Amino acid sequence: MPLADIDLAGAAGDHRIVVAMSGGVDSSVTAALLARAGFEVVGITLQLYDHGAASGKKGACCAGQDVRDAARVAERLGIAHYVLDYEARFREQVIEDFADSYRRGETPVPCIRCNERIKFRDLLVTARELGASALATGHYARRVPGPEGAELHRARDMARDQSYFLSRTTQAELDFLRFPLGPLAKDETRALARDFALPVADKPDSQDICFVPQGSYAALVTRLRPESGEPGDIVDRAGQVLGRHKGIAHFTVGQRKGLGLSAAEPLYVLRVEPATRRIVVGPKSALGETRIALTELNWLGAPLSAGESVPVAAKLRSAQPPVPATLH
RNA sequence: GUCCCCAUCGUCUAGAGGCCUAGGACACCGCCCUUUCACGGCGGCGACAGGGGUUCGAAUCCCCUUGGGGACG
Repeated sequence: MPLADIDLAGAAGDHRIVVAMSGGVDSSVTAALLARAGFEVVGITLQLYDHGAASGKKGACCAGQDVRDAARVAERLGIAHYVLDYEARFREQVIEDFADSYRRGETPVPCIRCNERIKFRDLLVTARELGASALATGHYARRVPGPEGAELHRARDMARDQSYFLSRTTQAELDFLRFPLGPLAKDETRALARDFALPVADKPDSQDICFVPQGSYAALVTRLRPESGEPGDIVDRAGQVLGRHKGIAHFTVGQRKGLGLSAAEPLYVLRVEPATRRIVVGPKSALGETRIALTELNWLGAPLSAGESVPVAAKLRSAQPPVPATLH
């Protein structure tokens, strides 16, 4: 790995870099690459939820076995490793927000919140306090030095791009962050993990919501916000009742499965109405949207002038390909 | 309470004697995909109301018993 990609002046040995180690393959390889490049690497693993219930979950991150895996990798690499208990703030900043969002009839993205409010806030501060020059993570995204400061780019491997989950990252945070995996494809990361003889080389990728043990996120939401688990009507666009549902927490716009409704063609969720607890459904043709109002805009590009319209690529879902759009 | 009509997978249905070991759609289940939730792809489960006949042969014809619609009562 060329030193230039890390964008730090001077010799590698002059810099301490904190790596957020989840115990998975990606962050482990991240630490290994930086260590091999000569940086003083300090691995930090965040204990985010554990409780034992989730500790046995396959492919989860940030609890139980994963913490131990991170420690083993650090040992293998001969780097310092610390485990920080972030359970309380993770619960307050991510899990509670997650539940509130569903209560409002929205669909939260906890991974974005976790990056925004935990990794790139608290952990980043900790990294600075440790005298680090940068905080590195195993995200598949690229940080490219630019005239206005660091720029956030999609990963080289478009199918693997995770920039979506970094959409709340601020300029100041980005300046301090590094994503060594940005130029790599997943299989290349796997190969590197084997080359480094990392004990997690063949560990399954993490997926699903990390803090939900059995994949039944709705059960968690319902426990935290009982009103989101109240039954309600499933109606068509004309308001005709087609069926019943067991809580708005189970639905998101565009969802097809789980309605239990039999019709001439598949029905999709068009809207979730928390006030009336109604789920409005319709055919796929009724799902198209051409205008979407944005909130919490985090603009990292060149400064916008008032009234300016700019062409952008938009993604509403992390795994869906970007589509051309215009930002007004 | 005379007479007529109807009765297939969870749902809506295809089927008018052998092409039906009963087809499709939607639902449901599983797998794959995926650091959100979803979408999507692939696959699977699943029915001739019951009982008698007639035919070489019946989901398809006949009879009866059950369960749903019709201005002589």
